[in-house]
Amino acid sequence: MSQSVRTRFAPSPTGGLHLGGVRTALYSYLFAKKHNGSFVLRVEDTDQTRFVEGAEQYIVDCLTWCGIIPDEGPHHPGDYAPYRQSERKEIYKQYALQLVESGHAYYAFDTPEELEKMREDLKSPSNPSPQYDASTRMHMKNSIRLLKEETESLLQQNIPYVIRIKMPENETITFTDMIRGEIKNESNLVDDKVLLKADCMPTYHLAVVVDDYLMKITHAFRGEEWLPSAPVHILLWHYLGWDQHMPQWAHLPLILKPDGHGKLSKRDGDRLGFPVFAMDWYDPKTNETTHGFKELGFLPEAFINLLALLGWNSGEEKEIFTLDELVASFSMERVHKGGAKFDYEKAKWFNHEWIKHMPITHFEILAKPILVNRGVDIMSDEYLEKVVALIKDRCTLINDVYEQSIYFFQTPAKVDLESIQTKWSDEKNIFFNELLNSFDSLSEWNLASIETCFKTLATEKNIKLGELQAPFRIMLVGGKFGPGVFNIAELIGKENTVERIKTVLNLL
RNA sequence: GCCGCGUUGGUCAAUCGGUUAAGACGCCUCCCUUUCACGGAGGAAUGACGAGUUCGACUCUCGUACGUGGUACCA
Repeated sequence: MSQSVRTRFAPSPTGGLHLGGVRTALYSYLFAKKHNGSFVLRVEDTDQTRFVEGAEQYIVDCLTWCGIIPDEGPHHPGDYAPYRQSERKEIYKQYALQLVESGHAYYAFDTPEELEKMREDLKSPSNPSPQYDASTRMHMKNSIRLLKEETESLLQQNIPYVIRIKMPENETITFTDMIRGEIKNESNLVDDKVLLKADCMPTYHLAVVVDDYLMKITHAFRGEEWLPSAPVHILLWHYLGWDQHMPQWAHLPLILKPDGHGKLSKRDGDRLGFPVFAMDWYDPKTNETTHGFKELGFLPEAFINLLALLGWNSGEEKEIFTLDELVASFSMERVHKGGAKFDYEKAKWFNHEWIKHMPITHFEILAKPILVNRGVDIMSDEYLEKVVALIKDRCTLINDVYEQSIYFFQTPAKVDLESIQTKWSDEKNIFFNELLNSFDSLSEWNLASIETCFKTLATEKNIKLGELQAPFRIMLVGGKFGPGVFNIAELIGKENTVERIKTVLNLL
């Protein structure tokens, strides 16, 4: 009988907000749901230097928007609370001390200056970054080198200290990654990582292990950048006596910059003009707002769809997936090993597909606030629905609805007169003047009557239809775009149509 | 520097020793539409390099190159 699956998302205050972080959450969620397990949200709020006000709520909001709802977490209490690291401080310390007790960790009293001096003194071209490890720890101020009485004396004097793991010598640390298979590391190459900081807060290394154990996590997903420190975590599970409970690891491939190389970062979004956050992120420290996919007009369905396909593939040609379909199709075996470059064009394509497949009424609900917020008088919901039916599929982002539909509500602010003028003639002038009269005498104003009226007059005047439709369109919408002209004329009504024609005629 | 991980078109990617090496985005051409999109048809474009194993290698092994991550009292 297998234990039920429990995955978690433990976002860092800043990193967890990026595309890569949301994808980690998504994969963790998909995997858990696929196996009828639960998904736990754990919040790292211990780092005072980087954590910002509102980050926790922001993470919850992003996940909620995506439809990834945690079963347990700060806002969904489960059996393993608390879920905020700041509220678990004592727990971590207890285990750190247990490790010291068993000889797998030790106190280190070195000041930052002393550490820097050591690194400076030992630095050489062949070893640019000396480590705190077996080769150096006997020269430092720690409980391994110091006599027992000296250590106790320092502790009693309340000299600041950290607790470091004592890496073993000449051991090969092996573990299995669900994506990459067996991974080996030599213990000599890993340094004595700090587990408990001087302020008594745990480092990530201690926190993940303790939390994953206590919260009974069975499968741990994280970014590939954690691979180098995995041996520390493996050893911790071992030293704490929890070998039997260690989760299975999956180190997800990185999401890389579209141009050049390197991990995708917030700056790339600013620089290249696309979002890297799920939702608008206001940083109170810099007083800056970074735009998110949501606010730019992406649908949550499209967002998780494109994110899921960045590093995973079903093996079939299907590319459009709902969350439920992703849950059904997802498998770790098909997660890629290599990093993927983010492609904003493809991201927009996903959104466009989702808009095209969306019911008009649903689109209308999303479009209404966008128009209203920009000061557009939408007349009535019935009218809006007709407009939306005509322009929905022309929107790549939901926000495009404004540019695509504004001429249905207002006389175009700018009219491309030049395009009309270059092919203008007296005959056309006469045609449009007579058209006004014909429209006026029209008893019914509908698609068929408008079209017949227009075409009849064109035939009468012996002018090609195309020569007339182009200027007509520009008169009504301001430029060469939009759905069928007669559809537009029908919707905006006789009065508006006549008025727009007159306005432009006067300008020519 | 050292260590880890990776490498199929510009991008996302299928292939799990035998294929004319899928498909999608983007790009180009044509059709449709007398606008612009949508839609349809077509096109250009890919196995980093070198050895080895094998009847046969994109696929397995090794080396090289390149990329990327780590090397903090950051995550």
